[in-house]
Amino acid sequence: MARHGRLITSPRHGAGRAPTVNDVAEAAAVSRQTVSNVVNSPERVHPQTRARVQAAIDDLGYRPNRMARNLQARASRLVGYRIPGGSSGGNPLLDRFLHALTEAARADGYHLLLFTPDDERDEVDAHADLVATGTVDGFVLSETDYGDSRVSWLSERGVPFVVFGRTNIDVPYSWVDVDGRTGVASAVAHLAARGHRRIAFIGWPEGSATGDRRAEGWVTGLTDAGLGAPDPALCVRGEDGPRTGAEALDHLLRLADPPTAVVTASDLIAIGALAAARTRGVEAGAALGVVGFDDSPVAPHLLPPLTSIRQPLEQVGRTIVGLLTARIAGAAPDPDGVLLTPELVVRQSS
Amino acid sequence: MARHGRLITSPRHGAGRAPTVNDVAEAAAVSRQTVSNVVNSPERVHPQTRARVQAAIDDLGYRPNRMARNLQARASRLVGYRIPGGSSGGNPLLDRFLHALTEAARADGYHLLLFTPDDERDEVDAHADLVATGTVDGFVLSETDYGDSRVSWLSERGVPFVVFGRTNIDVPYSWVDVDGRTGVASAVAHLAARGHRRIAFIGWPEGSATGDRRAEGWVTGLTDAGLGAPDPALCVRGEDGPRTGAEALDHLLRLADPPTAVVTASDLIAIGALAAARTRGVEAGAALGVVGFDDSPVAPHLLPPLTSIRQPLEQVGRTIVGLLTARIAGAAPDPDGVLLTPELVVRQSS
DNA sequence: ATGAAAGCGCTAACAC
DNA sequence: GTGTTAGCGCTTTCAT
Repeated sequence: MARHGRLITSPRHGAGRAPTVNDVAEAAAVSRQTVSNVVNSPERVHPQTRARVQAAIDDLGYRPNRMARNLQARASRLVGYRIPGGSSGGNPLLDRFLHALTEAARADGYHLLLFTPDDERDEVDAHADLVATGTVDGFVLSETDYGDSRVSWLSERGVPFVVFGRTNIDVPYSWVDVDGRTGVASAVAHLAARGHRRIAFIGWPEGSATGDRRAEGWVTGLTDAGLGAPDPALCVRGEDGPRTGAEALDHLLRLADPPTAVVTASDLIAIGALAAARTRGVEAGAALGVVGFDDSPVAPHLLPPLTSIRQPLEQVGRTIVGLLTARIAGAAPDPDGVLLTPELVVRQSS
Repeated sequence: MARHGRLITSPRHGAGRAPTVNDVAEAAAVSRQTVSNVVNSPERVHPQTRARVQAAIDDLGYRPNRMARNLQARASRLVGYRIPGGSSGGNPLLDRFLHALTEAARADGYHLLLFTPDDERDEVDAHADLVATGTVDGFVLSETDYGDSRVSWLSERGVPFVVFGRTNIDVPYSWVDVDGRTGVASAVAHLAARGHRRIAFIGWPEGSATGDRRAEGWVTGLTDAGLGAPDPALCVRGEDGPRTGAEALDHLLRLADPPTAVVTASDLIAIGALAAARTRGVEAGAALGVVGFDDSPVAPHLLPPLTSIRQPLEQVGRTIVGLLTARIAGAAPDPDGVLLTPELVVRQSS
């Protein structure tokens, strides 16, 4: 606490002005280079001198100015992240991912810089600007679409970046993704092990890379469990949201040979399915197995608590930052793709 | 597009090295100060010279280096924001708020820098570090609690900051908040106008500033609508989440004189209430009015679509950034509190 | 209207 | 080991 008092203003050293190398050098009666050495390569400095300088540093509350350091290092130690959102409806995964990314970046001495493209300028320009002005050292991208212009542009310019998620783009680049196919397949396996034989899937409309892979997981899972060819009638699709879950489950339960369990492409869909099941007097968990995707914060609080597929976001963050810093450092290994495995969190709904 | 090609590397001017003032000066046969003037105070430069310099700028794709500029200006044009999350469960409002804040900051030439305190060092140290190293010019705080140490520390040091939300702290500071009391009161008024006379409230446990104010709004609203003194039996509380909503509604509907409408402290609670209503065969909207809080992205997709109280986050963001930049600029007016009014978005659930 | 000098705070490179 | 010199890229003075 006492230390804090001197960080910004000190009655002794002039209000408002943060101490610089020069102040420390003067106080310790050494050159400023020696101060710099004490901070950056202490082993090069004589222990006695070092102690004297360190005392001055502590006394003045000196902290090296980041901008001056960065200017000389020609690096900002900042990573740009274009925050999605606005009209897009808000990805429920966002805050967990952002948190994990921020944490991972800090461990490597980086910070995240958030930005949004304004309406007039396009996405690419926003990124270009940040690079040209030296504001960031690289980017983390998410929600890329087929043939994403950011990916090709950054790739051509040799700007370091790593993508969260895979998309078919005919340019090599580094990405980290979570294997949704395996995740759904393991949910199916789990339900099969619980004795379910007719297992349905409620997913998103065809055409999204992420959604299609999750649907594939359903097929894979059924086949692997020896439940034979998947019944197309048990695969229902709709826009993400509880309404799709509710309508789809209503539809499924009205079938001549209804499913006894359902895997969904998102917790939001599962919430709707849970609600529809209650309406029809079907008890989720006992009579009907339900599995969600993403293990959102509400999952444990639903009735019954929802079994869900959890993305290892902390690991995603660390991996992304690791790949990115390697590229920033110039060690540009071949573009790398890393596929991480999600984890099934079993609760009472299955 | 052609322009982009030169921003980073240009075959003509040496790969990898971004053009500097000196490069432009040389190309335009002027001194570098003139280049600087063309960029920052064009009116001071002779039109003819200006045109020549501008041509060189365009040709080389010159963009002033942000760090050099910041070093000299002794400002980073960065605002620190400690991203909540991790174990806290994830605030569903977060991504919308962050987006609004990012957008507002950009409009004023600022960027957001995200950080999280690590486990060893405390919150205050994380902020102190960012300030002492000149990494940020100020902070936006959210989720402050009673007697928040960050608030008092920053306030004492004269570090510019603005808080989203109010908390009782015996230190003057600037904040922006949304009037939850008025929001809930207007929801009650809306339900009363629809003919409801017994209106319940499902909120959070007593003790949170935000939650208590929303509960007060229920009282205010009932009184203002001339519905007499609120019935304590109609105010139920529990941790945020669908489960609380479901259990509370079950309880309320079992009362001898059950409510015909309910206002909740969050959309999450409302989701639970909606589900419980369906289970009991009560049709939300017609037989039971339900109003949520926050107008989260799922609200329009629930069954029935949920009436909810919407926080004007864009305005919150702009106001916060406005106050913050004023403080950063040194124009430190008396600490200012701004209370914004939320808006009731009426859908079929009421 | 333009240029020359100086310096923001720091560190790499080389001297001593 | 330590100090000196130089320079990162930019923007202020202040001359001219």
